[in-house]
Amino acid sequence: MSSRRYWLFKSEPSVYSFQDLLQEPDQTAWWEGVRNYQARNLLRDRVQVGDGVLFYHSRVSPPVVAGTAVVVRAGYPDDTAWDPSSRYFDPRSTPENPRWYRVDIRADRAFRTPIPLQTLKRTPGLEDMMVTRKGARLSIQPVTPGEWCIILELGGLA
DNA sequence: GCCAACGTTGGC
DNA sequence: GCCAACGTTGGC
Repeated sequence: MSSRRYWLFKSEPSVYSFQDLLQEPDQTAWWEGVRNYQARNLLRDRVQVGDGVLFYHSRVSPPVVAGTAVVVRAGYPDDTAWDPSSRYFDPRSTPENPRWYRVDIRADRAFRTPIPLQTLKRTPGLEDMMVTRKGARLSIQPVTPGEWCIILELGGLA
């Protein structure tokens, strides 16, 4: 039995928010459109069913962790890449040789109060989180079990 | 909206 | 394979 891993997924709420996820059938959605190789490798190789996800809202003021989700399907090819009408279309990816991957997630719990980035930055134990560092653009980030616990506690979900 | 930081592209 | 130019991200 492999141990559960934890992740932080970034999304711009104007594109897709935690509220949007809550309103999906089964509160489940494809995490599509990742077009960065480092993030792709994590989705394809590391993210597993049952893993915990922190749903992070970027490019808003303030940026926040809005809630948690759980991975319900591990990495599989992101077919929006070969759909010319998709905003995520990439002709270099084909069904025979897929370049991009996605996973499926289901909403778990919303934080009573979303946790602002500033709070993460000043909370002991979260100093090493990628998201608290300037210029960290990776949209799928690993989170340690310790960080996960601290953040759930901050969100009143511990 | 600004702009620094970053990832990707492509000429050489 | 280097690296300048370019496009994008994302906090502020």
